[in-house]
Amino acid sequence: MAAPTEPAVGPGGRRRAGQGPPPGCRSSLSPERLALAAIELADAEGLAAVSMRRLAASLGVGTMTLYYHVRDKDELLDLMWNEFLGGHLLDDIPADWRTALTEIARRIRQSFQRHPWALGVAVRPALGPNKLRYLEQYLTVASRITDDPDEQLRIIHSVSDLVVGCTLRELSGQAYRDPDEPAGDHNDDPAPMLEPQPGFDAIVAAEELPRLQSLRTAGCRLLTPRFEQALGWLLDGIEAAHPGARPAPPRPVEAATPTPDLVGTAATTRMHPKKGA
Amino acid sequence: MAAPTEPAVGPGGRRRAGQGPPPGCRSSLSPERLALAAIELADAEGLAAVSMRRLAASLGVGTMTLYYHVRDKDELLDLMWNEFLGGHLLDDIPADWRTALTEIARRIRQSFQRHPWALGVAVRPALGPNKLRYLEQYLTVASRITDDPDEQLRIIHSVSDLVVGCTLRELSGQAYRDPDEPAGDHNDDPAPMLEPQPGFDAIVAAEELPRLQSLRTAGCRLLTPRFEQALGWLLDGIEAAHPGARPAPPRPVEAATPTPDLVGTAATTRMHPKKGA
DNA sequence: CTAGTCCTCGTACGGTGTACGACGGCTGCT
DNA sequence: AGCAGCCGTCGTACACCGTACGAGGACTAG
Repeated sequence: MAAPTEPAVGPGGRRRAGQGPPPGCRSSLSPERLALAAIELADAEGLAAVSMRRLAASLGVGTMTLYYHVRDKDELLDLMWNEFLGGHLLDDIPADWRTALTEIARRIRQSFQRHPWALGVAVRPALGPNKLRYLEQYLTVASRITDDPDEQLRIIHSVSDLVVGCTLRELSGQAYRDPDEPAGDHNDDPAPMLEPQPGFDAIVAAEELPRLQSLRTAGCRLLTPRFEQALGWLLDGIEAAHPGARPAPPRPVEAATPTPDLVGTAATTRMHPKKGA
Repeated sequence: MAAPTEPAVGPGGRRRAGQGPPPGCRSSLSPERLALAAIELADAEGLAAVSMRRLAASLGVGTMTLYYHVRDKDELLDLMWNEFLGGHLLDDIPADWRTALTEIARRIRQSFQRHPWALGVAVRPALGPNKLRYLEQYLTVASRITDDPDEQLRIIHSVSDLVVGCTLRELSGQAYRDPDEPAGDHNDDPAPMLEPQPGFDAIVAAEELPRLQSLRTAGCRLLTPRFEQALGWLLDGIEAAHPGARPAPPRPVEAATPTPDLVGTAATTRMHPKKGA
């Protein structure tokens, strides 16, 4: 509980392992350590539990000590987001672009399901190192579909958007889950019931919403996810728009090698300027 | 500023206009009025500004008065979300399902852009009256594609998910906007630059991320939205999966009529029980 | 006139993010 | 050796948050 154990989200954002604080650094609080401790907290008790006081306590330091290593709580969230993204980079990218995109999408979705707090941080626009590595990976796949870089970005974003939107809905719906359902571990289909709200029938009846009514009598469940199917449709559309992109990659560019480290370079060993500076 | 003016999001959630407090009700604080005032606050100063104290002050009542009409702050957010959803219901649904779905999607997206706070509330799973009306509208369109209700839901959700994900990314990226850009009012394409973060080049260079590098030298902008294109791909995929669903609706069912009101029925004229009850 | 219900709201408690400044220990210069 | 100055830590204080509790006014029904 007190001592933050190792990975929690992945192998520490793709850095070379076993790497204490930088040689010249006198502090033991690396940005990474902060992020991992915060993630541990969020995993255990939700994003709301990640307060500066709680985090400091879990690290065994004074609250204000954190502010030496981090400008804001926002910056802390950025660190968490970066660490989260590092958790689902692919080790090697499948040759076929369709399976590659599917694989990437599945990984994000799984990560979100394992760390639901991440959706509350996903709004964060920060382009951290892992976000860049992540984009690079996406781009590697997209370049097998088209040579137009703008089109590559459109493809990437459309897939990523669908995943985020879908996962967001799934997780938000998870609140009212049918307790009878087996709810299989982490695969597809966390299917909540149709009537979570009291007064549902009254409203549906009085408003004459025939479609909903028949859905209800048919015993249908709202919020069936079927993530895979939606992704399939989208990929179908993309494929149709880019005929002749099916087989092997036209020009092989090796994936980004996880070369040593530059992860925290911009953020280490310097006093944190106030926001205006 | 103090007195919350009229619509702010739409014609008050589809209710008959000019309708003071219910006859037997002694209070002037309807759920609707609360929601509208909160929305006004959020529009003006962001979701963070919507605190119980601020809201109460803007309504000219004591803070704790709100808790008679609302159990939680969460319930207040539910009311805001419901009101928000009421703002983009279609008045009449185009006959062609593709243009209908496109129209619905565009409306949500516009609403989100006009009320960015709504994305912070979109996680809310509550099935309020307007959410139901909204689903009904969606279902009306989807029933022209397939008769399988489960498939209808899958279609609806995939479209909705894409819109939410896309808008979420767009708005979060809006933070670092290129100030040179004309930024045309509210149409497509709020295109932020590629380098919002300092240290970008250093990371890209040191990590050998060739795709990103070339994207950068090509002057490409990350985060180009192209919402329409992504939606088009998805609809293409859906269309391909359901051949022969193109022309007119097979069996005409009139859209849900905005019959009188039942909006706040379940929530009016009763003390608010504590959460457990 | 009285009992009861509806509605309002002042006070207080425990939480939050963080500005400010004090303080000890280490480094490097003279 | 002495001393200046930075690095890293952190106690205190402030404004703000959501909301539990209960007092009390206004109105209605009997």
